[in-house]
Amino acid sequence: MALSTTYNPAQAEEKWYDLWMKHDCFRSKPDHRPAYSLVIPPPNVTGVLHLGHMLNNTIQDVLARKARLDGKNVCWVPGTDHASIATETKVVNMLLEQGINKDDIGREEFLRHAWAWKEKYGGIILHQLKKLGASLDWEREAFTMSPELSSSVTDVFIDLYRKGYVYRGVRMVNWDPIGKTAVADDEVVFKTVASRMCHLRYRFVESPSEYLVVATVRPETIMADRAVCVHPDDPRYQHLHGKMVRIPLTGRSIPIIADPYVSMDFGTGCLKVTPAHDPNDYALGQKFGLEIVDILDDHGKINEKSEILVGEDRFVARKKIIKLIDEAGDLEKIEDYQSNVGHSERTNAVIEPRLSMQWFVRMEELTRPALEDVLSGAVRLHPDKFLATYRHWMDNVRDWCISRQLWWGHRIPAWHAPDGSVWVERTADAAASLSGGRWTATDLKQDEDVLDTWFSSWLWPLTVFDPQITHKNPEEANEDLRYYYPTQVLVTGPDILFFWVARMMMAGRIYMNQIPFHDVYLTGIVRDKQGRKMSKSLGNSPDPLDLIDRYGADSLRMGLLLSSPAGNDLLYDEALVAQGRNFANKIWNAFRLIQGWQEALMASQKAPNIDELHHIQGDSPDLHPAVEWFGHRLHEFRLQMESDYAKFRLSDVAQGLYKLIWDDFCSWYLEMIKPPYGSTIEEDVLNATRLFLDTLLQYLHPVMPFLSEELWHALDNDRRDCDFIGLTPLPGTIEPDVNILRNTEQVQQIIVQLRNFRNERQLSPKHPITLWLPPIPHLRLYSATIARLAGCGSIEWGKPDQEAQCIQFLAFTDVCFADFGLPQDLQADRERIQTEIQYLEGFLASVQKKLSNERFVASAPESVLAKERQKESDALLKLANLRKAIA
RNA sequence: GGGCGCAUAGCUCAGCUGGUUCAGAGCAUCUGCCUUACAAGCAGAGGGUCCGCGGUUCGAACCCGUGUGCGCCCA
Repeated sequence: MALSTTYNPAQAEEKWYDLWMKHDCFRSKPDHRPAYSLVIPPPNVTGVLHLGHMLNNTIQDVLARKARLDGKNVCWVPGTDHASIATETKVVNMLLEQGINKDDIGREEFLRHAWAWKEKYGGIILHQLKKLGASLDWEREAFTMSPELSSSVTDVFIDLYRKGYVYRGVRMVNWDPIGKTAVADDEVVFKTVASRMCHLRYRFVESPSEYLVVATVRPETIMADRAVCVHPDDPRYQHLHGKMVRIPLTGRSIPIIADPYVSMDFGTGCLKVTPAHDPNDYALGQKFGLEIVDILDDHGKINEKSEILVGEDRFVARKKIIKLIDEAGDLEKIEDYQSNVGHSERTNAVIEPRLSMQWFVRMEELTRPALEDVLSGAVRLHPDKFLATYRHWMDNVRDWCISRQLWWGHRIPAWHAPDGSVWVERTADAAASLSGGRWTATDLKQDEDVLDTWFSSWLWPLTVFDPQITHKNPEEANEDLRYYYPTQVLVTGPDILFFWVARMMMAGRIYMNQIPFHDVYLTGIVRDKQGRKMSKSLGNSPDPLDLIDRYGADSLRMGLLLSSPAGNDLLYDEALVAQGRNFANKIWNAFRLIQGWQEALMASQKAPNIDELHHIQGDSPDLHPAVEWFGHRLHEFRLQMESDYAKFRLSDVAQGLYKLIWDDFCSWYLEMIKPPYGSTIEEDVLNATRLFLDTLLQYLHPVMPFLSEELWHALDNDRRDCDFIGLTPLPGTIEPDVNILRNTEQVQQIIVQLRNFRNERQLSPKHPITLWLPPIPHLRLYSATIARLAGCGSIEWGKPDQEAQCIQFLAFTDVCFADFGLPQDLQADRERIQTEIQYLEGFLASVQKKLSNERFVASAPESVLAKERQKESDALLKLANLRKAIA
């Protein structure tokens, strides 16, 4: 068969994903095997697939596929969340383009449009993950606003209300005047904005010719001022405490109060206190019993409570009022100032701190178990450097504002009666009967607000398995939930550690009395080469699907994984993907080589299938010594790989595979067993090699699922389209024999050094060398291999008659001689050895210094001492040999 | 302003329990090769004040203190 010299991923990827789906490879149902479950962090239905998703889902897929190879019953649940504000913004804008205004069509009509939009676009992003090879159980696809999950959200609201965790209260919230909703703290993005610091004169009621100067960037809010605050220790103002001043323009008189909150060196040291429009001012207002006057409406326009500029937008009002104050003679000066202003992540509107009636969840009690579960190690964070941040946040948590003034989302199941009383129930009828007959269903009006999206996604690991769990006891959970919960691992970004991860822990404790996952793997953020976050507006985010088209999904997976240790940001560079592609190609060519041997050997005859070969792996002494070596190398690697997986060091797994396959298998093993020019390979060696490749492909499979599946089948024609590498358990393994590993390492040292000498002398690879080696058994076994790989015409044993003509070098502690048949540059060679001696002498000195130090010998552990003694004797032996060489 | 983290080769990062003269990998660079699997390749090489300073220790890239620079979160 004529195989292309490069691997072509496109065909294989499509073929295998279809077959995997057709044979339900990713489908999971509870059975006798141990469960390994994970839930996808639901991508936002409005989202665009970006490299961050690719990294996050590659990691999950690697973990899922590895668990399948380990014989676990793996269930990876897909789904999306409804993304209240993001989706609503999208739909509003879409309607606006059609000339339709949200408020004109009303709630129900709007929701019809929103659902239509969701049906059309939602979930596209999820299914694009198939191109990546994601082994999700598609039959379980969930959506936070599906009827089942919605119902559980309603349950939880009612339940927590009854238990006293949910309450209604007036709070300062982040108001988005464009989205006309409160947004969560994490949805506010702070940006530095050039603004102007206005110094305003507040004149004393008693003596209007005198005044205080107050510095502010928000002069349009002076109408809502209810005090001026100074620091009690500020000597400039101490005599003024309790005096009254007048607000410019309106002339309203307000008191001067003193509180240490004010910083003396900021501005003029006088702070205007506007309780309705700033969180800190609000706190001061509460403390001093100040009136709260809100002069802005939902749109950010000045309302009638202000006596002036009514109906003006807040930014227009700012410009106008500066002019008015100036005309009134109360503008002291204006300075340019950089201020940090909160913007809505979704609409980019400048956030207005605003008092409003909102629903909250009391957090204090709920955070305690969520913190303890992490501190006790029941839930492990990877990397654990996030523990400190996590603890800090959990210790300083504030109540969770869960209401949003939107339509797209779970509508709050609270019913308002004409007298202002509130009844929390599923339906108007139920609420009416809850009121004990005081109200009928028609009297009651449902709360207009919807719930924060996190208020549904915090139930995700529970309700994707059993949507009913929120109104049952844990022991009544359905079979799925009992089998799959707690899930094994959650893979997500550190930016939502608190907003999502911590809250899932709370919900898990409340409704299953159990943690929701054992491990949390926090990925880094994918950035561009300059370290900037990938963003649509910068246009620096490559299209992942385009990358897959050009390089293959396996290459993208390998590339991303190679350079992304847990929790570290990944500086994306297309060269990474190219590296993955080159690696895929390398494996492909290794396969071609083996395949070629196969064909040369058994042109007429069929190769034995892999299962029949398992007896070979082992210690058949007649085989090439490299066969024994590579078998142990695989055992050695396996130990390391398992340990890396256990510690979630996936980047190390990927790098380890890269080196094992490229360096050890291709560069060393295959070259060692390569039959001499013109001859065919020994059958048993070939079969052992096929078996090795078979195992390598399995090790590789979690990272490069398509290529490994393709070659696993190509390697053995008896495999059918319904046999799958990913569902075949990994072979057993044993402790590697370190002597065998060391012996081959010595052989490699000899070969490398000879190549080196050759390179330094610019000799062609064909230039013959005569080599004298110490007559050690394993070197004898390897002699033909050494001769071929180092390009030696002949190998002799022991010492040459004419040492002076030879280069001498050490392999471990043994002396070897090489005759290049050239006039020796004796001086250079002596210098080389001299340098080596100097190094060894220094090395020996440091070792001996330690060993002669009584305190070291007394306090170092025995294993360290033994190592040091070994180092000493090795160094002594090497030195003796080298000194002889130049004697 | 408060909290957390980071600083190792030109770049991106490993370095796990302090223990080899420990300083490592990949990429990039340079040298030589179209060697009959692979030029998306092969064989080699160079490259470092482990951010500065002080301390603990028999021993420090690693622990402690401190300074500097950078990042993230919160206010």
